[in-house]
Amino acid sequence: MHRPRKEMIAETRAKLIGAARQAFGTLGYAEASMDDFTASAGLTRGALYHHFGDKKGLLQAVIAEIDAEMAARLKVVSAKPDNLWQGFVDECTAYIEMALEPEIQRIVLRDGPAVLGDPSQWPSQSTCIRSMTESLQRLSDEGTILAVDPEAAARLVSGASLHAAQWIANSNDPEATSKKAVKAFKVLLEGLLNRTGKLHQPDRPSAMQPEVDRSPA
Amino acid sequence: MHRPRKEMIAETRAKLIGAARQAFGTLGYAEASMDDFTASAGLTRGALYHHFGDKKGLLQAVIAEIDAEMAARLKVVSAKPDNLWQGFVDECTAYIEMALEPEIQRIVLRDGPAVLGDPSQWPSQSTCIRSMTESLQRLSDEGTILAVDPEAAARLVSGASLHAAQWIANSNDPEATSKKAVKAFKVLLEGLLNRTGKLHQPDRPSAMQPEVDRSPA
DNA sequence: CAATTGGCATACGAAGCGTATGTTAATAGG
DNA sequence: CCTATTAACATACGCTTCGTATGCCAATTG
Repeated sequence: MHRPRKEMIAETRAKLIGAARQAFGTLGYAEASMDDFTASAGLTRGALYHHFGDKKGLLQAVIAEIDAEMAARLKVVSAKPDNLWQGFVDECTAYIEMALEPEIQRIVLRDGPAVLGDPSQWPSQSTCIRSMTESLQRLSDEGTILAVDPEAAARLVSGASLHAAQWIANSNDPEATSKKAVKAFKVLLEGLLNRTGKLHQPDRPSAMQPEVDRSPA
Repeated sequence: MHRPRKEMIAETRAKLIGAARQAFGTLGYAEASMDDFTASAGLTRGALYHHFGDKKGLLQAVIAEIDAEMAARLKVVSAKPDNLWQGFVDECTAYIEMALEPEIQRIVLRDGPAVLGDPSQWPSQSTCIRSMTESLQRLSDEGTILAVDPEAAARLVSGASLHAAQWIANSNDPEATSKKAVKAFKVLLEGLLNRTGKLHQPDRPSAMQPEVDRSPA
């Protein structure tokens, strides 16, 4: 019943992905030498080409792993509040906070699109978008927001979030920038709200947290 | 009177930038061989290294050229209507349309960030952002929009625009996708509008088609 | 008209990627 | 239990590409 073989293989894959993730995240995709980071995993490029085909294939695997983690985090965050709108707002906030992480910025937001093409084509990125889309669909059904295409709104909101995050992360004063960005973001999001009377809002819908409140520079 | 020297130099630079722009736009930065596209310009890499230092320097120059063109187009578009809000909306629309162009997508939106780092740090990208920021500042002074930080709003709106454009450009049905995206975009933008009475609007500020469409899906 | 600067080409070295070819170890079948 | 085949990896090679160091020629300058 011992299957050391399959386990060893999975371990090899994991080691390669881990080493590549580290190298891509710090040096960037182009500067990361396959010889170097396979060696740091105690392997050679032979293993890499066997499992992933080429360098791009490895990047795909790394991004898939990161994106799975992101989607899981978003699911948890958005499901926590009983208020749907609050859940959506929390989801957006979590999205921004994730996009502040250097590893995600570098691998997913910059190198990924350059090497693999537009993210809207990836199966991975769709995961996060789908999560937001579902939240918006429910809000639309509920009558909390206006009748817009949920996927379209999700993509616009995620685009705004990502750019806000990049702006904040690279700002001289991330704290102040974050405050300004979140405030403007909140105003924009309110554009989605259904303002024709208080039709179907089961709770106060405009309860976005006042700040992203990330750690100081 | 004849300064053929300076003219030749400028011509060489222009030829290099043009050839690189062509190669970067079609093959992408990484796949574009310096030997190949310098040869296509009737030159060698010697000229390139002399004028631009390295491949990244050339990419910077190419992006600067493209961005200057984009900024000029935006200026024209936003200044045309006498209504400030309409000018801003037109500017956003033009921004999306530019982001649909494959050359801009590839060079400015994908390879640029990967090679040169976050665009919010570039002097170039700031040009477009500054244009939008100024429009929003005027709208804010006018009282047409709520009091939000103009640069923050500009970055959010541009982020949403860029993502919308990428989504549209890579969609199976760009026509339908565009309609959905633009509609949702308008709804989001309306979040910026000042709805507390008709305070300071010198003209009808909501000249954007008022088809907010509060009908259910 | 000589000297020097600078625009650009050529030549060289160093990585890095991808492939082709081993080598070893684990499964499958008899 | 023994063999044959497959699969997981390593090794070795060639090709491309980048960056630099060097050289040449024309144009400016005094």
